[in-house]
Amino acid sequence: MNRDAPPPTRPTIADVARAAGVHASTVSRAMDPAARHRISDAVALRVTEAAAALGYRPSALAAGLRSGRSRTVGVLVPDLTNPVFPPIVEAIEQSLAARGYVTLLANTAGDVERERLIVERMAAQGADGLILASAARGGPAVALAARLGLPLVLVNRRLPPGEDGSAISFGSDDAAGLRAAVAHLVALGHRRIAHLGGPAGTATAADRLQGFREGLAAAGLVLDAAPLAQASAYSRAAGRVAMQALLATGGFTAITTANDLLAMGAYDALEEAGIAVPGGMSVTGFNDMPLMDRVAPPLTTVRIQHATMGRLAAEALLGRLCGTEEPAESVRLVPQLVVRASTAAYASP
Amino acid sequence: MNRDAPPPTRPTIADVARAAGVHASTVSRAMDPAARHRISDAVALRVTEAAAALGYRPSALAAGLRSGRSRTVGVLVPDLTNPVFPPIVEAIEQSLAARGYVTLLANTAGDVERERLIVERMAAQGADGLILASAARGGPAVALAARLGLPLVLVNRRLPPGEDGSAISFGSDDAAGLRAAVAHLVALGHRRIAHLGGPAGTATAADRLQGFREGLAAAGLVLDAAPLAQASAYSRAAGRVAMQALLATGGFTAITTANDLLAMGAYDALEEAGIAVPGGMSVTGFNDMPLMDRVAPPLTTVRIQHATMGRLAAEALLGRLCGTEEPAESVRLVPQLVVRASTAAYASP
DNA sequence: TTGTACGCGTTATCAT
DNA sequence: ATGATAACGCGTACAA
Repeated sequence: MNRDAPPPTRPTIADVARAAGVHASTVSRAMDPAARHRISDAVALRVTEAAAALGYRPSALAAGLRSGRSRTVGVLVPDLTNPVFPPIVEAIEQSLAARGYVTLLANTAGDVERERLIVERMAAQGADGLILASAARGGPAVALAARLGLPLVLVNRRLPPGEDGSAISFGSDDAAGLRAAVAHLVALGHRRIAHLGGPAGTATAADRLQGFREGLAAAGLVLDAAPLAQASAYSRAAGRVAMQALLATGGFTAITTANDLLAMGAYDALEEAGIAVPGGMSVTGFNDMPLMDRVAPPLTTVRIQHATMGRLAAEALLGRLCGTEEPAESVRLVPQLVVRASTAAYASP
Repeated sequence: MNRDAPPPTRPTIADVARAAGVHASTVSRAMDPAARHRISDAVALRVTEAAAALGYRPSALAAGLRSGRSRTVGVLVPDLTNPVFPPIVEAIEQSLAARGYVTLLANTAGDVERERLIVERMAAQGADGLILASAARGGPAVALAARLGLPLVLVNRRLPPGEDGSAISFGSDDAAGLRAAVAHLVALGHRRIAHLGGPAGTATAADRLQGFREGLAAAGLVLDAAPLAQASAYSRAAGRVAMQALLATGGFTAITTANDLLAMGAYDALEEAGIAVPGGMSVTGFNDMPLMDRVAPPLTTVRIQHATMGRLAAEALLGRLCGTEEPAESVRLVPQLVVRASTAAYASP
């Protein structure tokens, strides 16, 4: 009741056309940077001013319906509260927004059914493409997107060898990261090294375990002797449980984990067991999440380039959508070992 | 080249109508749960089967264009890498998805111009409503959304007294949280307490400072003597800088901070200054982010209900969009002090 | 209970 | 360089 009733209806292209004394098509051309060359500067100016005066904003819905491109990209994440993903999503959103695209976000919660539903909903929304940060291998998203004709890009997740080869991926060389972690522990004198792996069905877990094995082999250590555990999820709670199981058998002086959250869970279990880090056990993580330098003890971990991954994925997808650029290739960024205080030289008992 | 060319064009409502031998409007009715009562069960079944056989998914674009509701909600966040926001956003997305809504995510990066652009873009996208987690007060979003007729809900941010009173907000009782922190420090024997505040122009910073003052007053302490600093952002780096400034003058044995990230920055500065926590300085945070129990020393902080806030905000907005439910009221959840090891009894020098 | 007709706001195409 | 026209896919009065 401030003034009279404000018009709740947004001005349309027809209103602008009327105000500028031109046809709607001309307005459309004047608003499209790619087509503004096709009309006279005088008319373009008149239209632009009329549009500004009316506060005209083209309806993306209508434009999308007509053009078939909604300038919208869906981003699928398994769990936004896992600190790995926010920097990735933020970089994606930024890159997308810079080119006028809107980001559709959805949590799959690692649920296959939800994943299917989300992909379908995004397709129904007219999303032009998908970025999949969902780690779950074997999820229906890749195949479904292909079937729906939705361009798809993977981030923080390797291209599954068996599945559709047209999916580009942007991730880290996970195996290299774990080889570096193992080499570091070996250099410190550790010989009996365990691995706390990620959940089954994730490419990252497989690759990191593979890197662990390669690292042991490179050091001439016995693979069969290495204690292994597999966490049920990339979470602190799951890491604690897996570490407890590992400790029950024992026989190792250092452990590599597939993920910083798992490492935090390992800290929990070690604390409960009265084992000091790194005095009684050296621990390494993966990802270098924020605050890993402030936990007790500061975690030796493998730093990956979250933001770069996100940016590259977004740009690759945009390139594919515009079709102007040559198709991008998958990239595996090189991670970097960050040595802190959770690892120490092996002290013989 | 697996088989022959798969039809890249999705089936439309007309295809389903043809396949089921009915008119398109009948299909529309059959797909709409609210209108299915108006057609015979036999026809509804035939239509449903035809739709399933063709893999028909209604175009949300076309439906939105026609109906004016896109089943889309925009979520604005200042900085997704601030650990406060992921749980909020996740809860929002979940609540929205449960009711068939899609989440549009955007980072404002605390930039007023970006904020304006994003709101306009979401309006252009046909978003049915907005959820603003952006902390910046005085940003154009609230007014702009009102002008565009976009329902808006605030989360983790109090209703600004001066601005449009129609905006509902879901946050914490920030002042109460800080009062509790101060009371805790006073009970430990501290008398000279400082406050490391949040950035200017955020409601949370103002409310928490206010709570700090109320806490001092309640304890009968002198307000004027309390050292105050204002961080330039809710970030660890900004917290470190502000703490350095505070330490330069000194004269306090405990400090409350407006945010856990700021507390982490304070840790950094204290470490550099060679001051032990809590031996030489007691520190409290705000938010109880993940891992605050694992940093060194574990942080005494104020826990807020991120997920509940997000869920309530989403449900309030949905209620307003559907119009069926009575308009929700703003809620201020009660935070809870979590005492850990960053605070200790005052030890006279 | 079902069909008809129309319009949502835009852009592509053709014509001028 | 600009105007006219049709169509994108759907929902909804209204008629039957």
